[in-house]
Amino acid sequence: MNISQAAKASGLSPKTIRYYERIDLIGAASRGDNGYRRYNEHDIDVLRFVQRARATGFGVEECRQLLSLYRNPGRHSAEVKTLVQEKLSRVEHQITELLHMRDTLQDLVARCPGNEEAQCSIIDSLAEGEAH
Amino acid sequence: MNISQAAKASGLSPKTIRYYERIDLIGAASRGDNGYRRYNEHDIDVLRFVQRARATGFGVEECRQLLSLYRNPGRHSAEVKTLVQEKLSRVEHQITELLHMRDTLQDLVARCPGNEEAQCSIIDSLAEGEAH
DNA sequence: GGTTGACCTTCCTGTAAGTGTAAGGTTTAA
DNA sequence: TTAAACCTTACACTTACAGGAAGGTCAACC
Repeated sequence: MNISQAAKASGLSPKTIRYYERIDLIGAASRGDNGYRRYNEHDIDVLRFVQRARATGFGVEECRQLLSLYRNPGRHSAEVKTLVQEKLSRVEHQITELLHMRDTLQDLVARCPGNEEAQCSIIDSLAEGEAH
Repeated sequence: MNISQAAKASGLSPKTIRYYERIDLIGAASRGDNGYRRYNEHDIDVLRFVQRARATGFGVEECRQLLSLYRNPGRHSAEVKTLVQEKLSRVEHQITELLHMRDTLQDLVARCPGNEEAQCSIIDSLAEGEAH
């Protein structure tokens, strides 16, 4: 299996796979006589694992830890759970911030006439800090 | 007023102010005989405008547009409103994605025993894609 | 045999929005 | 005079890749 086949099978792009190899997130693929990377079913499993973890929101360094646990038969599920709970906290914090931003933006939109006049409460708010 | 005073007055860091000058988001500050940047009240107004816009979630390029409207007495408030509405849409989209991520993470956490055993439904989900 | 197009390789650059650090000049106060 | 606290520029680093250049390889078709 060449890299573009592996890409299709895993949902990653060839560029991304090479990148993951370069930063040692995944092991170096074996090579054919022509120097092309070759992937087997196990390689695809690893690529898919990473693809799913990334899609779930984990960063590359978090994927590194998850992969390490994935490969370690002596892991404790508690370690994995902690990792995911921490990620969950960060996501919840981010949601809170974005909800606050949304409220502010909605407020700005509601108060702006949206016509041909120059007078604009959005500009006024940003200029004078009366928004909150 | 030197740069660190301007920083305190605007809520930005000196580094950030120099950065904004370098990318031409704000005009180049005037300089004293010693080469130090000098800021007056109007400069502070502009810095504060940018600080508030960034804090409200606008990107630097969006700030550039907002500043341009801020400086233009012939603006139409409709242009400003459109800009903010587009930003609002992007924020709402981002919230939706994060809420989805949160659900997935919550699901993973709920199903993992979190004990000393190696068996872990989180790892299983990422490995086999049964999460959704 | 030649050629075209689709692969593959490595390497370099760029992204967003700054932060950190180095190396050096200036000002202020003790 | 000397130390602390400023200021200056410039370069490197961050995330997670994507784009593109320059060149090698492979499969099919005429």
